[in-house]
Amino acid sequence: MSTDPYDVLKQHLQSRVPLTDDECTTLLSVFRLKKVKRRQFIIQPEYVAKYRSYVVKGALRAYVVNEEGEDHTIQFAVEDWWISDYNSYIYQQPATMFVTAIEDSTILQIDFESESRMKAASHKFETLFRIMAERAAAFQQRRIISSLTQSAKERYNEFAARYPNVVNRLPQYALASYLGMTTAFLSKIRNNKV
Amino acid sequence: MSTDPYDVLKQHLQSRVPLTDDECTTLLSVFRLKKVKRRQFIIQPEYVAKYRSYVVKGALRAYVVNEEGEDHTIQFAVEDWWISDYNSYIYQQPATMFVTAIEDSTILQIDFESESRMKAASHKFETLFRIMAERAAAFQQRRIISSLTQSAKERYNEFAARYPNVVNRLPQYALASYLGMTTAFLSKIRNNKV
DNA sequence: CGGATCGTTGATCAACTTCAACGGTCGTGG
DNA sequence: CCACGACCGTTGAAGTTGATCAACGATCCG
Repeated sequence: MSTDPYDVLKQHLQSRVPLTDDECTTLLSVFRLKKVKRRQFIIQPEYVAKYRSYVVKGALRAYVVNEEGEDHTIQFAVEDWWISDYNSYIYQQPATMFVTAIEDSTILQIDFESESRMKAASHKFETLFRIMAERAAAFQQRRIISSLTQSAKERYNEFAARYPNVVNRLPQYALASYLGMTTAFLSKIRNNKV
Repeated sequence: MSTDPYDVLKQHLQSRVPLTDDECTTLLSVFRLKKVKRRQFIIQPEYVAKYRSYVVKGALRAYVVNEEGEDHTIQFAVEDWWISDYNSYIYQQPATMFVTAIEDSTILQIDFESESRMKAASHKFETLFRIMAERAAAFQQRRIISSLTQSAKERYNEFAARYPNVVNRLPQYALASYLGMTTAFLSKIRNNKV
């Protein structure tokens, strides 16, 4: 099993849409490899999100900060996930989010212009990105359902059950704000104080 | 200005991707016109959502019911919006939602198989559905941000400001459950009792 | 070694829910 | 066309969930 970043991404893409070797080469050629250190930012508010990033190794989080200065985690990404400020990226408008590395990470980035060119040039690539967008939408709809129908404890338990290998890898403040609760309360849930 | 349902949808599609008349004809041909009465269901849990529906006239809502028997509105759709149980539709798995008409409505439905055929047959159609999925994902991300960062009153005010022509058209219980609060609390917000 | 960062815990507090009772309106059957 | 019931919104009182605050402890780097 290869650990070349481009091979990892190649597997990922192939699992969405079957691509010939030539097609893979073409598409992979527009991705650039980037290493990000823990706490380093790849997206910041007011700047347009130029890239969509595939996580080869490591972990990142996207969050917004409200007027009171509180963080709210919008998305995590570990190995084999994508991350960006989605609204900023697809509309090419200034971002409202920070995206930062939770761990030293290796990512592969595609820029908006290249992505547009690739989609325009190939029906298959268009299909690939269509599938990615559909899954993103479906995923987020499930999250909305959770937030509307479940208590804080239930949301935590669901997350822990669905992502057993991720749940203990994330800083607690980041997970708490993703699940819509304070770190104090998440701590109490984890220690059966509630 | 035409009120033929197919013309309305044609305008909508054209605004996403420019299509030739032939292309429009081909795509529109797989949509079927349906009238739904208030309270009538077009999707129910356990059945696979076969259709994605474009609202020509009227209003519908998608909701889930949790173990306690409480409704939670996941989505509204009025004129020029789409609605379905997105997870059920794109994965063709049994639905978890009800989708029902809030008013007598006219919709245009495309079935999953036809949509797949259309996407496979035409790069442009693929692009069209890719854009729809991207916008759905971006929209839902904004909703997640609202739910994480805002109070009940702020969420209501945001909705009222963004959809001034919709906010008073929806039954209050449906809006309250969409915004993640009880009807009692929404009533108090509206009447400045809080 | 020392400061910064992160998690823990109990006490108090606020946002929102629950409950119950009431009033209005709408649509349907007689 | 009326009457009745179902459905929907309103309101106040009491109850809960989870937030806030503050103090402390642990860990991790530099």
